[in-house]
Amino acid sequence: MLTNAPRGTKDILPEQTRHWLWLENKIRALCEVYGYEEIRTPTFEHTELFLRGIGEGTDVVDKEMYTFTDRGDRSITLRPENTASVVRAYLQNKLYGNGGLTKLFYVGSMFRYDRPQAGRLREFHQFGVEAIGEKNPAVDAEIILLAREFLLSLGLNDLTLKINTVGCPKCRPIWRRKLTEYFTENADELCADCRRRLEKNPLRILDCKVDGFKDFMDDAPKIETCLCDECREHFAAVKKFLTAAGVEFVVDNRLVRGLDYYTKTAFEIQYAPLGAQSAVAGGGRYDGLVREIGGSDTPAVGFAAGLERILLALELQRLLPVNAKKITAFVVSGGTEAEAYAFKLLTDLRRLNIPAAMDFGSKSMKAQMKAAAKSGARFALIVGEEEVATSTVTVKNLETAAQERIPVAEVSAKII
RNA sequence: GCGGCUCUGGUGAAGUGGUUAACACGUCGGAUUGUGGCUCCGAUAUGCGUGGGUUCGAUUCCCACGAGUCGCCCCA
Repeated sequence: MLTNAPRGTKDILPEQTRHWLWLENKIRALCEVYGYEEIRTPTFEHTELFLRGIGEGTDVVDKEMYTFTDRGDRSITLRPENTASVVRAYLQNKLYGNGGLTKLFYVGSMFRYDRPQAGRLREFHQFGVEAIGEKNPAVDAEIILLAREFLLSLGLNDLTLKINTVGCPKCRPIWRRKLTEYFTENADELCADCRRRLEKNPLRILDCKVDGFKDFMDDAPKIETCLCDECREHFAAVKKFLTAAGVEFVVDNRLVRGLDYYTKTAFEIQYAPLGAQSAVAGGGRYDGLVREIGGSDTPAVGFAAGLERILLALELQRLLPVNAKKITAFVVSGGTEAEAYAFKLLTDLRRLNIPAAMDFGSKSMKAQMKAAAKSGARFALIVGEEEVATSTVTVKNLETAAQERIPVAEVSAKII
């Protein structure tokens, strides 16, 4: 139907736009404090970037991308996430040339073809942060801190911060092999989904809702037992930094990330009342991505937060700012003679940056007064034949109902 | 991609196999003379998500599609 937006998309109406602006302002203010600068990358990229960056075999790449061929016969994809793009931009613009750590953030729409649900749209918005060029675990902690402080500063509570480590290319394969072996032995007890996961991604079996609570799960190989020294020390350090900053967290060794590029630290912040779509922010370290995309070995960490979900959470907790329509003056005119005079008055006020409005419906003065009251204006500026004849304006204070007729020239001073 | 539920005006909703589809809010108009917020009066769905089917007749029954929603999956 012509009058319906595509499935999974939403109009953001004026009432909500205020909320979005408020949220985005919070984001920008916080990033400034933490020293992250805003980057805006294209909404679409070469498909290859996501295939390499996110990894074939992941759900996002295999079944959720909006991919099409453009008129120049290029395969293009609407970005399903922004980390690959940011890394691409980092390399293309040689931001590493500035030396040290590059700290960037972004806010924008992402696209994933998925079945819509509350908190899950096909075009949705993410705020994300990327710190590229430093392997120090303190940066992992900084990123986690930033994500957490962001949510807390909005007033949200009942948040759960989960962290884990998923190892690196040296030790993860060992863990993965052990998991495959272990679950193959217990294959009879696995649900249908997990039997499928056994080959594709055995890590996912760990957080299966069906099998997650079965007895044999407790004895599944733990990542800690497989970690190489470097990864073990790194994870210990991240925990140390978080503790030093007074952050409460739970280590969830079943937490895994859906995108291939994650290494070492993985974390997620959940807001349980949201139900099925409770992950409000998530991220981790991705030391292999820059190289994967064609740069030199460069460590990096980041996270992304889902803005619709955050807005949903804020609404649940009634933390959204109340909309207050503010207008200073409402011009009311009586008779066609006065309309041009009123229009000039309206224009003059606006040129002085005084928010002013007028009802162009050529209605009765009574109707115009009603409109003035509804607009929330502090003053009604009434002009009729008498005012036109004497170059005056009747200024009525809509709160006190007091009114007086004064020369046009004095109006702006009177209502400021 | 899978399963469940839902779909009546601008909004919240009541309702029935067959005359005018409640009620409330909102909106618009009016209650004499150029003035609002309160009150009172009046108007406001030829239409019940879309398309088929069953029936003498469907908004009410059936089917398909669409959209929303909950859960799964996935993820932010």
